[in-house]
Amino acid sequence: MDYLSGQTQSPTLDFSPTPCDVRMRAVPMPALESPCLACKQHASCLPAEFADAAQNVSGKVLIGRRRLRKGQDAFRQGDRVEYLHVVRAGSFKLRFGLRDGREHVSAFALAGDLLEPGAIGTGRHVCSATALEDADVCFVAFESLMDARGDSAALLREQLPAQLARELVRSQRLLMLIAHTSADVRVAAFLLHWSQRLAERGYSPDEFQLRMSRNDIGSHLGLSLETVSRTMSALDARGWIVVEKRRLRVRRRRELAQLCDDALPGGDPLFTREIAVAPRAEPRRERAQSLLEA
Amino acid sequence: MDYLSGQTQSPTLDFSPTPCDVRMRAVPMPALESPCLACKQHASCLPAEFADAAQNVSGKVLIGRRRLRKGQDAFRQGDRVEYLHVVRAGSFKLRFGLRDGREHVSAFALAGDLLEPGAIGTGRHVCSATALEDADVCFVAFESLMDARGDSAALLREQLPAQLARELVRSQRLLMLIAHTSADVRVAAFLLHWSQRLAERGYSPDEFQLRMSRNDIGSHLGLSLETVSRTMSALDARGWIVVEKRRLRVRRRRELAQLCDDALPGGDPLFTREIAVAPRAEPRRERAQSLLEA
DNA sequence: CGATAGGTTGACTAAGCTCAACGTCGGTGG
DNA sequence: CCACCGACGTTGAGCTTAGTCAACCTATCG
Repeated sequence: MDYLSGQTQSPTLDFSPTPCDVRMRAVPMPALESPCLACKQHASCLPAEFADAAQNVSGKVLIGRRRLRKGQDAFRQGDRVEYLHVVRAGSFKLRFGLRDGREHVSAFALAGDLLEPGAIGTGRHVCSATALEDADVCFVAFESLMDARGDSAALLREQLPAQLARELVRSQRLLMLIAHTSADVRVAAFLLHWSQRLAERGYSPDEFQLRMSRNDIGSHLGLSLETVSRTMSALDARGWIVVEKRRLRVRRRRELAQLCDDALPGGDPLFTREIAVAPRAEPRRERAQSLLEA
Repeated sequence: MDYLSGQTQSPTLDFSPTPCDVRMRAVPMPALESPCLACKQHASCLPAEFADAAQNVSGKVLIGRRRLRKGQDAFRQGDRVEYLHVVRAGSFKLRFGLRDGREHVSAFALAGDLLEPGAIGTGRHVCSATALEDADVCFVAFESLMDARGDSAALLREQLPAQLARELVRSQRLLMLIAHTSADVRVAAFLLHWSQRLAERGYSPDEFQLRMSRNDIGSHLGLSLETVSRTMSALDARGWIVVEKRRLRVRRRRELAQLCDDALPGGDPLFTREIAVAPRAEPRRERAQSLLEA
């Protein structure tokens, strides 16, 4: 069963005799021998290297795998951080509940992604990781991994901060997007990003399935679900995408990217200022108008 | 000259014979002998430990200090990441330019803060670090620091990711704040956060000076400068704070905190749901209204 | 002492939120 | 098998918040 081959279909997983209990607590499987090496995702899986490293050094690294049905949580907000979770197949949303009952979706995760990298520093999970479809997740006991000594420990020393830093930059970008752009830019950027991430995993970037609800997208982007829906409809009406419920087709990648362009950080501020005044086709306002009224 | 003693006054720094050139490039001073140990900030300075560690192990660690006048940059967006910068005195804004000429302020930094922790993974600085007042910054050559071996290298291995992870969580919080709350909550949260950070550094949490412009605050919070101004005026009219230009007095901390309460992540989602329906005094709408029309 | 940057306030506008109605799909139970 | 239900998505109407534009004031700095 190859999780990379299918286009936008959910992989058919076997759920019958799973080695995890009903309450979905993360119970480590005892002593799989280098399961990461056998994993189809191995090449693209970031923390596989961690696992390898740890495995090579000490036999005590606890590693395991779990299958989750749509809607189940890999871990919950408030849980102790005991494992490093990696998505093997399927997709997740990372969400945390607000005091007033609403929830905020802080990220979406695909195969190969580390679930909540920020949890590494904190003692407890800030987010819950909820499967958006039937999914498969690997986990490595965190403590045992960090205790690993020797040559391969260098991987930990260098890969982990790098991963965190990358996540941090990603987070800053999203923040900027939400703080400084209008709904259409946010949605377009989100779709392009999702498309790109699918492409990186061998799926078609131009035709795919959104695994999350409009509500999830809205929460992620700081928009109401209605606005997400409307904006997508508007992009559809423009002919830039085709939306049919959660099925999505990208028709005008160039135009979508152009729409997001202003929201990207420029290079040297001075240089930015130069190109900002010169060859810009039309101010943002105009573009938004034409989008919503075409 | 003690940078911690003065209340809200800018520390009087001597700029006459500074060992950094006019273009403000980060030129390392040669071989100060453990300057971090002599630093008044040492106890509260996070990366001082890094420096110590590195210093103890290899004499080749390049470390230095620079003084910056208000408006000058410790580094610029696009610069190669060569040094780890730490604020010794004064304050900074971290900003990056957008392609359309606007700028986004991603963070503010105070004494003891690491400037742009996210830069550690990336080869180049994503932000410029601009002094909001005359300031003093320490820097350590990054490469030489990472090459340090031995016992104290453990500090690097553990402190750095922890710092990054903390920053990541902070960033997520801010994102949530911006995505899900109204202008008054954002401003109140910002003021409380600023106040708290000053308190941590020994300043009064109830009376202080904002070092950044309304524009900076707005950019940081995803608001226009006018909205920031108006919101502050409204809080003032309510008697919760006293604003006079950049001078600020906190009068009703409790009420301010209450205003932000809903925006905080709850504990267990289930528990959250329970308290959400019961003892909540008034829905958000009401509160916002009363704030703006009192 | 004028120039300039920053702050406040007002009037108007518009982007996006809320409320509501309606349609579709998929699951579940009679 | 069909009817019902709940979750999700779409679309419309009206309203609210915050953005825009503008005038004015003050402090600061050459």
